[in-house]
Amino acid sequence: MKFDDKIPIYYQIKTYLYHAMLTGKLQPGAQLPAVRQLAVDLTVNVNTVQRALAEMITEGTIVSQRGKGNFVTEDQARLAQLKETLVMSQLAQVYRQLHALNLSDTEIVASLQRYIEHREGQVDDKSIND
Amino acid sequence: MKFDDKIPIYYQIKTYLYHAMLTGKLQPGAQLPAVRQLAVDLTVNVNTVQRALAEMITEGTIVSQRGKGNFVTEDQARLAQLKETLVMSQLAQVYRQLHALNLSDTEIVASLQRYIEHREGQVDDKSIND
DNA sequence: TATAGTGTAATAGTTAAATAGAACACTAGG
DNA sequence: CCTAGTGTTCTATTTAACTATTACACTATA
Repeated sequence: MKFDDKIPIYYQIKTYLYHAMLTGKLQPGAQLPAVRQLAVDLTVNVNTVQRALAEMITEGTIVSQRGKGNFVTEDQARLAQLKETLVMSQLAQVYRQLHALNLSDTEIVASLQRYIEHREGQVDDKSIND
Repeated sequence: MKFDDKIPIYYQIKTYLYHAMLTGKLQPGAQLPAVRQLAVDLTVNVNTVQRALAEMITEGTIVSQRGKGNFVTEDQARLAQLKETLVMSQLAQVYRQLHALNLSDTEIVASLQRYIEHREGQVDDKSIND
């Protein structure tokens, strides 16, 4: 997997797993791939995977069962909250950045609409089961 | 200045200066604060400032004159191109992330509009002359 | 010509992220 | 009981970013 070298890998792994959990690729209660398998799939070290998982366990978005595996929480409210948080942080960031470039509220929305209309040839993938 | 510890400081300094250049706080041709002064203002090391500036010099967005100072380029076309690049990368990122969370094009625009309508009590600052 | 203010470069030390490798702890199933 | 498959922890090493400090190069001006 390709990572943005401006952001810690463990952090990008969290984002990757969040997306899998919030798009149905990993249903509530589902078992995650084994940490060693994830390390192979993502071409990173086991400890780096573990660091990402440790934070997610602390947050309660995944549940760890020693000897059995890691599982997506069944607490759907928590998952909904997670999605809300991720969406909001993205919106806040793009708004802050574009506003800092002197774009008005109207221009920000308009530029996003234009971007969506004119973008082309994008890939959509994201697979946790290859 | 407060930095996001998930992103290299020198990179955030570039963003900071770009914003100043693209919002009129630093006009085309204007002299930047001295590197040692910037280091004090941003509470970072001179070398970190220098690293950010070095990349900007390579890009041609600022021009260095040894013994005199660093200056914003007078090439307005380049500045316009810089702004376009920054705006586009922001839009691409928010679109990619929200799309990865299964939001449709329509939902992405709607969520941004909702965010802008309901956000409250934000600060807008950004000062290169305090 | 001396001095102060600029950018530039080099060296050395610190820290956090990531890696490699090993070991330990628990679970399930033969 | 043993073994294979899990998660967990630890130590050591490497690398990149950042810092601290010093020195050097150039410009303007008194």
